[in-house]
Amino acid sequence: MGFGETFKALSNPVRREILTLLKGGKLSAGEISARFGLTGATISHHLSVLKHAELVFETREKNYIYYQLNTSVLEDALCWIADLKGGSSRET
Amino acid sequence: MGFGETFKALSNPVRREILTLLKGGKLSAGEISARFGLTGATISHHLSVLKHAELVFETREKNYIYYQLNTSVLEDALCWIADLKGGSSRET
DNA sequence: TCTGTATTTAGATGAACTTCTAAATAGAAA
DNA sequence: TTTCTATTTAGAAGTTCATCTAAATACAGA
Repeated sequence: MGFGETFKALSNPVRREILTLLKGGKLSAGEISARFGLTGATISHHLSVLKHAELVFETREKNYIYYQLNTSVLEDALCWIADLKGGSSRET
Repeated sequence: MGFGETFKALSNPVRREILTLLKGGKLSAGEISARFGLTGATISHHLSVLKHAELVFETREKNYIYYQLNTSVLEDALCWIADLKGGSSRET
């Protein structure tokens, strides 16, 4: 919660790529790991940052944990940026 | 240039507040510093991060340096988030 | 229950970030 | 030119970050 956490989460290229992957639907931690040249522990860390920022949420099925996009926080970030942009002094 | 730089710049609360201040129009480095309980050197550093990320640009007048919002990079960030949000699998 | 697979947690390391003080630079004004 | 003001640069200290290896946990299946 908070824009700091949102933008910090989005500032990392691995995390942005994870989110982009999740556009196509939910994926397990293992399926996500398989797409990167990084250890499972590292991906788990990134997923935890994204989860903390509420940019993704998880659902458990069998012994897999599936992750999916949470768009509501994206909406908030969108509004913050739009407000900053829209309200800029006086454009010609 | 690059979303990493944009979001990293936006992840810091001081920098977000600087940008919000600049919504009201251009301000000199000194005027910006005066609004924070931080040294001029620290604000100068944050302005340099914002400038590098192309979120602000400067214009020099007399011996002042004025900063103002650069909305084009905000537009890019907006599109990236909107795309992530909009394209999310199949909503009902 | 035992074994195997999926994922996270713990702890370490090196890099990057935020802030400070002190010094340097640039330009205005006298 | 000398001095003053505005701002940046340099360097240091403490914090947070990204990544790894190794160990722990959770649960499924035999």
